[in-house]
Formats: sequence, structure tokens, C-alpha cells
Amino acid sequence: MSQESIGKLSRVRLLENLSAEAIVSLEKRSHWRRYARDEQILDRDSESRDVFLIVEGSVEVVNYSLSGREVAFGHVAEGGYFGELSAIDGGRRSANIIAVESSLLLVVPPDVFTEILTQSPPATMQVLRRLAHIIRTADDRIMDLSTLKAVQRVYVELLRLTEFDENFGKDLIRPLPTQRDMARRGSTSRETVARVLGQLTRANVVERKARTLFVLDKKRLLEMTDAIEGDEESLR
Amino acid sequence: MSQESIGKLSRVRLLENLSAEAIVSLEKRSHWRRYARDEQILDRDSESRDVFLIVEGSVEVVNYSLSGREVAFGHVAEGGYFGELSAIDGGRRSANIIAVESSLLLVVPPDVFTEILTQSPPATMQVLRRLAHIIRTADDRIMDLSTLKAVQRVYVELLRLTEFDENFGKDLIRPLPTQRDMARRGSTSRETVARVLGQLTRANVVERKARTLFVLDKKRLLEMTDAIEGDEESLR
DNA sequence: CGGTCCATGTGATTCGCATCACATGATTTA
DNA sequence: TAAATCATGTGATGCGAATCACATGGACCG
Repeated sequence: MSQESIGKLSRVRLLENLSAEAIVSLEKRSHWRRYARDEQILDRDSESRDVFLIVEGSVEVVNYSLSGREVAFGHVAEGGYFGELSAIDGGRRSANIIAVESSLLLVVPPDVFTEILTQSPPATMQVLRRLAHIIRTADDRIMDLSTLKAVQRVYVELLRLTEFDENFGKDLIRPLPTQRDMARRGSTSRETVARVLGQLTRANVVERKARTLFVLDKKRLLEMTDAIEGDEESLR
Repeated sequence: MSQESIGKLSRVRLLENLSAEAIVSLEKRSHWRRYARDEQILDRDSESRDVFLIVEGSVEVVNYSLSGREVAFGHVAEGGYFGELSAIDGGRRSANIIAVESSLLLVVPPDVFTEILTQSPPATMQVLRRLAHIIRTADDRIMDLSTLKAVQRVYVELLRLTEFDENFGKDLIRPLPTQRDMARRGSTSRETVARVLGQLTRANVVERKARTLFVLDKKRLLEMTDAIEGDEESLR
């Protein structure tokens, strides 16, 4: 194992409080694996219970319904990990994982993972906080799906992606995901996303330039999200 | 504190692996509280971070949208606990809790809860497994909301409530929740639940008698859940 | 025990949005 | 650079289910 990979490993959130020795020992009992862009890393009905640490790259969490419809669950970035649910409860994998870009992962066997938990309280708290965060996010999404209309869910999605850019001094989304991807996350159709984007552009709430979407009026977008709604188009 | 309450406390899942002394010490630093039926125990925007152990009774987890719509998240029975998310991550409460019946709770301050976690690995694993289970349930629900029609979500809800009764040797739901409650859980309207129930009765898939619903053909119900659906009513 | 409140069944109506169907534009890739 | 593939804009259509509106049936209560 190279010195470099140890350095990178220590940057994975799960391990950030572990000693160098503990990390070396962990690494010895795990194995490395590289996945190409778009490659499937984990299948919903695979039998493994391993935990995957993302040392380089990032992944998407996706599920498919029986009718073939895709639902996006989330994204895990470099320094994150996934697969912990099965390692914790021994149950099936709950989703499919796909590499967004070429990614280097450390595959940790379940018993090595649980050993970390029993030996490092800080690591355990880290996992607990992560699970708590996942639950909060999922609960919010259930609320959105249960109480908002499709159009409003697209607003929510846009707001979720919006970040303030220091250089421009403006709110923007960059890079803007494809409409198909946004539809997957908002549980709506690609066409609806297109229509919403067009409408918001006409209402001067957003402005599109190549791969970036400027959010000109974030406040208005926020209001529109929970309005009982009468006339949308009249916002022009 | 009575001998009896210690006995009851040790039956709360969170504490099942703790020593009697640990439980006594925990109890000393917490306080008891009784809530009446339908009383609100926890408000979504309350500031407390306490964890609640259900020693007697049971509660419902509910949320309200801005438009006033209710969404049922779950139910916690005697021996369970709730409020752990805020104790873990210090964040806001994620839902409202309402007593279903008169309930006796032990209110545990956040620092006492985290102390249990650091001192008892089995308790920690218990919490981890519980959170994992909540995530799996929530993910399933997101899939249902994203890919199923309202009618099918009612089928799913019925299946979720169905249990095999040893006495009768039959599948049944007892007591059958009100249509309003089932609508809350399936994120649909009360009327839709009524229509589905009527239809299933006519198709001899279920049969209603007072407060119990006999599920005559569970297999069929299961098939109808993920069918692409053409003709429902023709099942008669 | 008659009245009030809540649960239930069912019709009629409206509306949101998925779906289908193309046209056009942008990006790969051979 | 042409061809192929994928992303995007927008109209037309149909279906699902929320909503409105009552009628009836139970359950509880003063």
C-alpha cells in the first residue's frame, strides 16, 4: 500500500478519527477496486454486505420500480461511503449504486466495519449522525411527494441545487443536470421539468446560459414552492 | 422509583442490554411523564433534544404540510422509543408525536442518552439497527410514492397491515383503521380508500365484518399491487 | 333516548400531469 | 464533417384521482 493511499484513506469521513495503525490494519483486511464511469458497483439484489469507501470519484444511488421507472435517491461524493445499512443489519441492499465518474473504492468486509464501530466511539457517532441525516432527508422527501404538486417539486429540486457563487456574487446551479436527471429526483416527467424551466425563464426567475442556470429570484422561487397557487403563468 | 418501573424499563428495547445499576442511574437523571390519549407529546418545532422511552402506551408519528395536509410517518409501540434523531445530531425535531392512548414515558436528557451510547456497544448497535430499519422503510415509501398509483398504494397499505391470525387461521386486519387514517398513510384521499375497499369487497378479495377486515385473497392483492393494470373492476 | 358527531359509500366534476408525438438543437464519435 | 445519439421545447390528448357534495349508518353523550 502506498503512503499516498493511506493519506487519502484518512480523509474518508468514516475514518477521520482513527489512528494511522488502525487504518493500516483496516486496509490490510480490505481490498481495492476501481470502477469506470457509468459502471454498476452494487446491485439491489446482490448478496454482499461490504461497506464501500470512496477514495476517489463519486457515485449515484438509484432504484428501479417493477415497471422500469427510475428513482434517484442521492449522491455520495469523494470521502463518503455507502453500503453500511447491510453491514449493520445484515439485510439486503436497498439500492443500486452506479459510478458517476471513474472511482477508486476500498471495499471493507462487514466484520471489519463492525469492528471499527465497536472500537471507535467517534466513528460510531459519525455513522449515527450520517444515518440521522439520511432519515431527515428521506422524511422531507416523503412530505414533498405527499403534499406538493409535480411542478412544485421541481421548484424544490432547483432550490436544493442552488448555491451561492462567490465569484459571481449570485445564486446559481452549475453544472445544471439534465432534465432527465432532475425528473428522476423530483419524481416527475422530463417534459414537466422542461415546461417549468421555460416558465421560470419567461417569469425572469431563472436564466439559462449553457451549462449554468442563474437563479435570479430565489425568494420568489421559495414562495412559489409552498403557495396554494392560482396563476403561475401570470407571473410574467 | 418502584421496583415495578425498573422491571418495565428493562423491557424497553434501548435498555435491554444494560445492567440494573445502569438503568437505575439512568432513571435518576431522567423524569417521568404521563400523557393522555390524543395529547401532543412533541411538537415539530420544539427545542428539546430529549429521548422518550415508551414504558406504557404507544404513539403516532405525524407531520403537517403548510397547506394543513397530514402525513402519517409511523407508530411506536410500548417498549420502543423516539426522539433519538435530535439527541444524535442536535438538530430540530423532524415530526410531531401524539399519544394514541394514555402513555407513560421516561424522558431522557440528550447527554444521558449519548452516555448510554458511549458506554454500551450493544445499545449502540440497537440504535444503529433501528435507524437502518427506519431508512429502509422510508426508502420503500419513496419508491411507492414515486412509482405507484394511489389505488395501488392503498393495496400496499392493506398488505402492510395484514397479519395471519392463528385462531381463525386466516389473514386479517384487526382493528381496521379508519379510512381517514389509511389515507394519511397512503398519501391519498379518504374517498379513494373507500372506493378501493368497496371494489375489493365486490371482487371477493376482502370481506369486512365490523372492525375487522378479512383478507380472503392475499396473493391476488399482491399481484394487483405491481400490475401494470388494465381492468380492475373486471376482477369481479 | 334523541341529538350530535364522526365514519362510510358513491356520484359528478374538475384539473393536474403523464404520455405521446415531433421538431430542433447540441454533442459525440466514427 | 457527416451521421448518429442524446438533450430540449412545446402542442395535443387522455386518464387518474382530488375535490365537492350528499346520503346513510354507527357510536357516543348529556
